[in-house]
Amino acid sequence: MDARKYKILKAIIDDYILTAMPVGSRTISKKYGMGLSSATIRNEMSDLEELGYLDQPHTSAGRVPSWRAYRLYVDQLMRVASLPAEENAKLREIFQSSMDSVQDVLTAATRALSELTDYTGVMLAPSAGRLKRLQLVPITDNTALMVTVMENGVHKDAMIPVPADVGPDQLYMLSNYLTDRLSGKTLDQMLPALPEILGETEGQRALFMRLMDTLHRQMEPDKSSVVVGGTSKLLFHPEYSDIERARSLLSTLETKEKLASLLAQRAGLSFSVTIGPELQLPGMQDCSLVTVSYALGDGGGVGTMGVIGPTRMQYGRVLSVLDAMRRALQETNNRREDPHHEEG
Amino acid sequence: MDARKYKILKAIIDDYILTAMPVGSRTISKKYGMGLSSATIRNEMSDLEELGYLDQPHTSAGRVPSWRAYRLYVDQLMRVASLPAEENAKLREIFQSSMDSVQDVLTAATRALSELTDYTGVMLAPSAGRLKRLQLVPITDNTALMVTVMENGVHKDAMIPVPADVGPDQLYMLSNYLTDRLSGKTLDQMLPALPEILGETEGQRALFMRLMDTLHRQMEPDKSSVVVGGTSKLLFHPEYSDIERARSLLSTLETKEKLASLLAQRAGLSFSVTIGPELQLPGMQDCSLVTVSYALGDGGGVGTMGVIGPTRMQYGRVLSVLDAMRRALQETNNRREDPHHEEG
DNA sequence: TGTTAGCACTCATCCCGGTCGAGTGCTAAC
DNA sequence: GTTAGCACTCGACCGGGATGAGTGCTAACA
Repeated sequence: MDARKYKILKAIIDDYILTAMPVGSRTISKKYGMGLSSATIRNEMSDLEELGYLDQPHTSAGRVPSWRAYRLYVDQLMRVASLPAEENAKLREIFQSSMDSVQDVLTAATRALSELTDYTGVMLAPSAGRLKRLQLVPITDNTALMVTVMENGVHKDAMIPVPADVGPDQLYMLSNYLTDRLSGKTLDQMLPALPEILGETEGQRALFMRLMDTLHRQMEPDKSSVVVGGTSKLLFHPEYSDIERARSLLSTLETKEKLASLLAQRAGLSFSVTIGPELQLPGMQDCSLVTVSYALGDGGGVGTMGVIGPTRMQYGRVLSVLDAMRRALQETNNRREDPHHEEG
Repeated sequence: MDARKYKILKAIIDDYILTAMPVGSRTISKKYGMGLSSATIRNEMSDLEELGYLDQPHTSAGRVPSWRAYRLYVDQLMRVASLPAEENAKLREIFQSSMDSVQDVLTAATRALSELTDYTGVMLAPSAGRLKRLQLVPITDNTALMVTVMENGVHKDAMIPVPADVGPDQLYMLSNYLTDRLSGKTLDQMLPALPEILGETEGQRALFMRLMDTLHRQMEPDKSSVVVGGTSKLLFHPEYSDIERARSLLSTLETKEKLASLLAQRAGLSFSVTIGPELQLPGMQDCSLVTVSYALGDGGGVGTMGVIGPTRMQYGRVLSVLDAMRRALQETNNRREDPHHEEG
């Protein structure tokens, strides 16, 4: 593989990403010149095919990059420009509207990712990290709302039954007690901190068990911490004019469990690009997933967000959008946490 | 329109719903017999077309029901059987798993609707109704979580900034004060109950304004109170093998605002069926929406849920599924509110 | 030895004309 | 009012020829 081969391969990939049509030697020779005739390009392309970087749909079609080619492209050939200022501004505008919760921020962000890239945006909420506060809000005589707030700003609610012999005051005391004992701790650190089961009556012990069970569930990443936006954008790309493919992909995106584990696997990686077969998911052989890590402001934990699209993806652009979004989320949340800032 | 015409029209619609193919006179004569020859059926079909109940894609194809025909079908011709016991049991199983909040119930329900009907399920959360409780949970020195619980069991959170001169105790007192003054009131009744803006310092007044603003937003139905499930199911129906149609429909379903208003319009109606052009939405000319009202248990408010599919929809089955779901939600939530019940 | 022009070959796509068959509308007879 | 018969329509399917993009190979050239 000499420099010229790389150059030709890059030209082929660039062209294919743009047009979605198999690329012929003549196209490369004319559009991406470098003073070589189509015959020479043909020889090189033949070599590249032998090396596994190009596929030929049939004899008299042009060539199509293989997933290996994209891998090489992402690792070595492409260059990532930073997002144009204009678009960057557009991105930041999205976060100007009032956001009441982390969930709102994630929803807005996925939508923006898909708008800016024309692919599908996905976000995994920041890992729960440490508990900040646990509060039981009495609702009726026999129900209470359990509000769990994590250090990263994520919060979850659960409606739980309360035995008759536990009143509002006791719920309040229990909230404070549990917050004292558990705040600042991760899920793993909690069990040792609470060796005994609290409660004198059967009902109280049941309540306590229920609380711990619910807390456990809330602090683990689950499907509710995955947000998907813009799945219909995928239907606009020619690879999904085949209904069969569209069906199977959209079904996969709808059951969020698989997405959750995909994103969780990539948690903490500054960025990652996974191409087609590398995903090892039956319904997504011709998809790529590009992810980056993000944080909502300085304090909290780290989440993972990404873009899903066809392997023929504008990797450079997607990466620059994701990078811009990462910055926006960082800053937005710092602003959210500053009470002196006036929001629009 | 004599009885025989009705009978023939019903047969045509039944057959078309089943096969998605234009129905010919011979088919009706043989499959749905009634001892008439195809020639007679042809004459009747010709009349039905003149009356506006049938369309002809082209001369030598069979006939296809018009939206008027579906309207007549739904209003007079079809009969709704109750859901087979087996499927009813399957439906109820879904609610056996632990549900921490109304949101979880809605998500599970839409998924079940779409699984049982093979169309898309939509739910609008019960209208906020009256406020039950408002609680401010201090999180950091300058943020608090505002937890709003409505009488129907719906609850929402918002992270809000807190001025430096308001401490946890004051937040607690403020929560109790506001709950005292506002609980049991609808959004409309609140403003008269709070003529003056509370607070001595600038910050306190800002906090108060912010609380009222957020409360307002939380109690109004918005896009977050719409849940959609199983959009990819639609791709399995032949009317959406045309990518263009699929695109425009899925895009519409993704922006939940339109759905929210559609469902809100039908709030309180025991059931409703809206067919194609009656929806008056550009992207949904060939869709139908079937809705019913539901309540989560006895106490709370009333929500609206529905199924969206092609006009060629199994209306009877959809209505029976919705009816079964309505019952299931009623009962499930009664159980949830009973603390003595052991959940699976 | 690398590059290029030339040429035969492949193969998907498009278009064309013919056939087939499902379905209609009309008419005349029952 | 019903039905058999028949001519007619029109989409779907099929096979073949033309078109053109693109390749692989070979021989000549620098």
